[in-house]
Amino acid sequence: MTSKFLNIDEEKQQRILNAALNEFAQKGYDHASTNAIVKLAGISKGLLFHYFNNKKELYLFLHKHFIDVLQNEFFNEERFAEPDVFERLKNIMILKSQMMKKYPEIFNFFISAYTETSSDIKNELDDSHHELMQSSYAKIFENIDTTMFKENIDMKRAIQIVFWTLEGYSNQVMEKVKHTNQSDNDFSAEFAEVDLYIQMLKTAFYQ
Amino acid sequence: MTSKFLNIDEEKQQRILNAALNEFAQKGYDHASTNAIVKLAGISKGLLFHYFNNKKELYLFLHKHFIDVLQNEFFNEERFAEPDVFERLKNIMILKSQMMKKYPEIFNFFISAYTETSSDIKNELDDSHHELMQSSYAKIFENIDTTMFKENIDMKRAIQIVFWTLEGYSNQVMEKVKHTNQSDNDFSAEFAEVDLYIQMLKTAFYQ
DNA sequence: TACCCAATTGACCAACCTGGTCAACTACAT
DNA sequence: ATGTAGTTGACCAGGTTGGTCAATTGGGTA
Repeated sequence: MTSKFLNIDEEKQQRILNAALNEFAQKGYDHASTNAIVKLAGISKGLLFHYFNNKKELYLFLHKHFIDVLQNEFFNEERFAEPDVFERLKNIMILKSQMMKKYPEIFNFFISAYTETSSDIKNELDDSHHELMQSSYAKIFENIDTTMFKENIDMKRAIQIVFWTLEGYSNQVMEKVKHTNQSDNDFSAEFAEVDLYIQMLKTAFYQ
Repeated sequence: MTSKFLNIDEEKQQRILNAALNEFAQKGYDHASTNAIVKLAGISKGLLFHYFNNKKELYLFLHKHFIDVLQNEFFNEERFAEPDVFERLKNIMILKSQMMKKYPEIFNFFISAYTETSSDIKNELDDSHHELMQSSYAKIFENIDTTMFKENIDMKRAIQIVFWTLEGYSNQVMEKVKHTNQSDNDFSAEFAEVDLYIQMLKTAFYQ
């Protein structure tokens, strides 16, 4: 029962959510400390456990909440409407990179939720995470222009490998950016290479 | 001073090293437990601290040791001799995947050493890890056949992006394999796609 | 056999941290 | 002045941590 939490004023909610997000993202579920969370949020221990019955309830609430945040911001992007599938893939990767830059803690949170093996929590995370992946994958194939492909090309397979290589590449870029320059936000330099790559693929796959 | 440790019989050394490797790989430095290590290794607490003065000394010894293991097995591969740079890149990625499959704990260990931020250990890890990366990167460009490239192509840049995309792709593959089928070892199916990719790149970049 | 010394044990330690509780206090509306 | 909802933080028992050290074992030597 989190109804008590939902009735307090927005600013305090945000403060608590962000504090918990940061702690869980950094340490994972098991090693995150509720003491650290209340300290960061600037509230007392008792109050946190007044809003949430226990640590697990807090975590699950967070998980659901930030899935929603991502869904709303990510999927309402016009970039998913681009008819050319390769261009669309490129756009999605750029979008993802921008989101990772904007909300690094959220991504860390989900990664740790996915990586963390030692806790009973994992089973309780409903399929929402998996669902998020599935629906993003489905969106890639939604209303694409298939007339351009050479007839002898296995389209799905081609798109899939391009998706994977691009995802891999963007991960490399993010990793690089994370450890070096933290100020820039557009990645235009990094993704210039991708443009070349995309053009190349088109000439290879399109008739 | 680890001289005591180096004088005991090989089998016991291995047992201790592997126990420590597993624990550190799984939990990272901070949360790894020396109790768990001695239990896993089948020795007493006192003995471990007879060989190593403290936890940190054990960890640093491990780090050095497994860097050596990787160096010896990885770099003595004839795959680095392949003259065609794209084929070489493919070979290296396959090699890396095979190594990750063969020694998952070692890779987890290094990843956790690189990721773990909260400890004073990180600073003490000499540049050996970074060095390993550098030398593997240098080996890619060693004695490659440059005559094939079109004149107007920025060769280094081209190789670099291919390297990154391939690395990204192989990471995706490993991630997939890790979470599904744990028995197979050759990845031939997964890397068939890469062959197509490599051929495509050659026609694009070579004259 | 008696002795020595190195290898090995594991009970023990103080320090610390954990999630969670609850009696008490505050602020504010009636 | 009274009631009530919001909020505090000292406190708890349980657990884990890295590290110590007196005691035991076992094999070699004389």
